[in-house]
Amino acid sequence: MTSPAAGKPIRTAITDEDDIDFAIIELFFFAYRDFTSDPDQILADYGFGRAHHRVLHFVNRRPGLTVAELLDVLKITKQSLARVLKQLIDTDHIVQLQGPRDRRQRELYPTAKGRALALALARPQSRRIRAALEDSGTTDRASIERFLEAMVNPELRAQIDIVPAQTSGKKNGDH
Amino acid sequence: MTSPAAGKPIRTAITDEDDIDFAIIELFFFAYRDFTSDPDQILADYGFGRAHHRVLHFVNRRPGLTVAELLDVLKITKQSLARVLKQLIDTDHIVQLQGPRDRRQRELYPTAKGRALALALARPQSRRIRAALEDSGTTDRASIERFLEAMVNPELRAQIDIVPAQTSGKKNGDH
DNA sequence: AAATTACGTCAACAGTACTGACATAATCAC
DNA sequence: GTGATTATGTCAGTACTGTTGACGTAATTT
Repeated sequence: MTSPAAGKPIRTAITDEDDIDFAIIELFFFAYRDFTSDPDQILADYGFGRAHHRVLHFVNRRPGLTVAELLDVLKITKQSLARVLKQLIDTDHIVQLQGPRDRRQRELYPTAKGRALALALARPQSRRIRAALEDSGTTDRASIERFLEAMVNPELRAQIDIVPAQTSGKKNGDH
Repeated sequence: MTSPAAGKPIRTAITDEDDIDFAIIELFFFAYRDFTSDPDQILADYGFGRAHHRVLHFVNRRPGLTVAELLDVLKITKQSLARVLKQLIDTDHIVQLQGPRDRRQRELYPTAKGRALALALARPQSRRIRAALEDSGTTDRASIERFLEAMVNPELRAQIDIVPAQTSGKKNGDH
C-alpha cells in the first residue's frame, strides 16, 4: 500500500491556523466550478467549448476589438485563439472587418446569431448570480463587485472598465 | 474580409439591459483567472499542473478521504484523476492507506512534503484574498463567504461543510 | 527602402478532460 | 457459500485547450 521510502501520513486537516485563508480559497473553487458548468450543455449542442464561450462573450461586450486586444484580455496565445475564432467565424457567429485606421487590424463583431448565443449562454449564469445575491442576503451588491475587482491583478484592472457602464449603482458613470 | 453569406456586424456592446448580469459574470472570470495564476510558477517547478494542485488541496483539507469522495468533490472522472494522483504518490506528496472498515477503499493522506507544498501553493492565493478584502474595504468578511457559497449548487453545498469549521464568524484565534 | 507591426498559419507537443472496457479484490445480499 | 455489487486500478482511444517556434503577407512606421 505504501512504498518503502514513503513519508508518514499526516492525519490532521490543514486549517486556517497557518494564516492561510483556505475557506475562501475553497469557496472560490466550488463557486467557479458550478458557475462555469452552467453553459456547458448549451455549448455542447453547438460543438463548442468554454474557449468559444469566452471569445463570444468578449466580442459581444467590446464589439470592434482587435485580435491583439482579445488575446490580451484572454491571456492566451495566438494559436489557441486561432482555432476557436475560426470556428466562430465559419459558423457565422462573429465577423471580421478591416480596421478603419489601420488596415492590418481585424475588428471583431458579433452577428445577430452570435449575439443570441452569447445571451443564451449568459442567461443561466446570470440567474445563478441573482439567486446567490438573494440567498446570501446581500444588500450591498457593490461590495461583491468591489471584492471581485480587487482580486484582479492591479495592472489588469483597466481591462474591466473598458466596458460601457451601467455596471452597478453608478460605478462608471462618475470616474 | 467577410464571407458572402455572413451576417451583418452588430456594433453595439451587449449590456445589462437584457436583464443579464454581465458585470459580475465578467468580474468572476477575471478574478478567477488571476487567482488561479498565482500558484502556476511554483507548480511548474515541480512539473505539476492545476489538477495536481486541486488534488493536493483537498487531500490536505480532508485527510483520509477516499478516491471516490475525491472524484465527487472534483467532479472529474477516475481516469482523469488517476494520472495526477499517481504522480503525487510517486513523488511522495500523498500516501494511500487501506480503509480500516472497508479494505477496498484507499484513504488518501498528505505526507509532510505534500503538506508543505499545499501550503506553499495556498500562500499567494491567500495573500491575494487578504489584499482584496482590504483594498475593497470589506468590513463584513462573512458576506463574501455567504455569496460564494450561494453560488454553489445547493445539492453540492454539503461538500463545503465537511471541513473542520471556523469558516467565518471569527475564524480561529480571532486575528 | 528597411524595420516593425498585425495577423494568419503550419507543425509539434503538453495537460487535462472524456468514454468505454476490463480486471481484481472486497463486501453485501440472499 | 454463491452471486451481485462496489471500490479501485488500468488500458486504449479521443477531444479540447493550451503551449512554443517558425514563417509568410500585407500594411504601417521610421
